[in-house]
Amino acid sequence: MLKYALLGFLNYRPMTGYELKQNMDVSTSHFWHAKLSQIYTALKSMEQDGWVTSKIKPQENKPDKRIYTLTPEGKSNLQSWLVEPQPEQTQQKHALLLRLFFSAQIDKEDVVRQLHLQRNIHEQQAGFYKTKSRAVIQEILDQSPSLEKEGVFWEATRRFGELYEEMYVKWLNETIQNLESG
Amino acid sequence: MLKYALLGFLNYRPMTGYELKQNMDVSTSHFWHAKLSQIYTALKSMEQDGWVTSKIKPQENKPDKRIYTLTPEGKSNLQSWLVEPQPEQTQQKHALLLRLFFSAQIDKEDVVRQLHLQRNIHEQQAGFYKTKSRAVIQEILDQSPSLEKEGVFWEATRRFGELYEEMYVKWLNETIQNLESG
DNA sequence: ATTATCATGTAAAAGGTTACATGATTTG
DNA sequence: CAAATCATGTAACCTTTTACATGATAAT
Repeated sequence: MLKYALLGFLNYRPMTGYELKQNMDVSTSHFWHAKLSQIYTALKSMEQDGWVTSKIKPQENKPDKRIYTLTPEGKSNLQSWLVEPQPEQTQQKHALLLRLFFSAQIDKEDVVRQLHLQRNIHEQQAGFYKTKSRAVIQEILDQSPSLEKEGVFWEATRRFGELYEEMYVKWLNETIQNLESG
Repeated sequence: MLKYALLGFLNYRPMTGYELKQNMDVSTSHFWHAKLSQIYTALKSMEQDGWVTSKIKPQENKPDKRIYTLTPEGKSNLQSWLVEPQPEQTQQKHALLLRLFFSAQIDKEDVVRQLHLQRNIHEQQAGFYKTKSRAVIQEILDQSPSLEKEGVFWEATRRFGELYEEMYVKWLNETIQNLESG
């Protein structure tokens, strides 16, 4: 799936692996992320598959840049991936729920303390989506009105993050209360 | 992390890999799952690490069973994992959000159609948590009152699933409307 | 002075999926 | 009569993380 993410970004403009990483970090990281090492190897394999081509741009006092460009084949692969209905099962792994599931075996106080910590984290995260994340999208749209169409979808993914974190905090409050009253 | 999940189950009673898989499927699968092949290899490596021991119980007309038992070391490993505050970052990957992020490039109708399909799936899933999943936990607790303590935590993980799916449906409705009105 | 940024990559290991192999019994 | 269940495991493969390696420049 990472390969399709990279295609998606390269469809806007040619980029280096390093730039792709930066783009992911500020836009898709809360639902899709990757390390640089993985991106570099993915790009290499995509080039072998004929999805992208690369050109080297020499630089001084820095390593040369390798700039990747979508091929027509890459573009059509991206299109099919976007259009075809997918099984859409990225089966979730949730470490906190796993630990909680077995937490009857430890002190209630330890559990409650950890849930309080989690609440701080997710309250902050909810705040991030509501303010900072929102503002970043707005800024880009103000600067590039041609991306208006994109904005609707970016906003939808941001909104998912907001609702998710709000739900998470609500659940933590419920769970803390159930434990404290029980 | 899978290894800790297996320790968690084995802490209740010795089990085979096959039984561990069955237990996961009916209890943790919505937040932690694994294939049989992965479970078998994990158990093997856990035995080498001294976290479990295994004994073979011969059977007729079926392959012999290999029953795994927690060692004191395994038990103490489980305890530390449960008690120690963890970084708790199972970084999420969410295929639908990834595709949506790049969906300005395809027909709006295609996107909306896919979101409608997703709504059906997640409405059903929400229903599952509210009725079936709930009933299963209740049944177990009715049969084994000694698991009352456990029940609180099982219920908490079930409730997360319920809230998550409700939030998901809400978000899908919002998103569909935004696309249709735009 | 140290840390962050820019920029590339390789190698080893861990985590996870898919496919292969076997074979009796039970259920639909 | 076909499919599911019980029950084990191995091998190949793919995905992802961690660690290694390099080196200049800019910021704190």
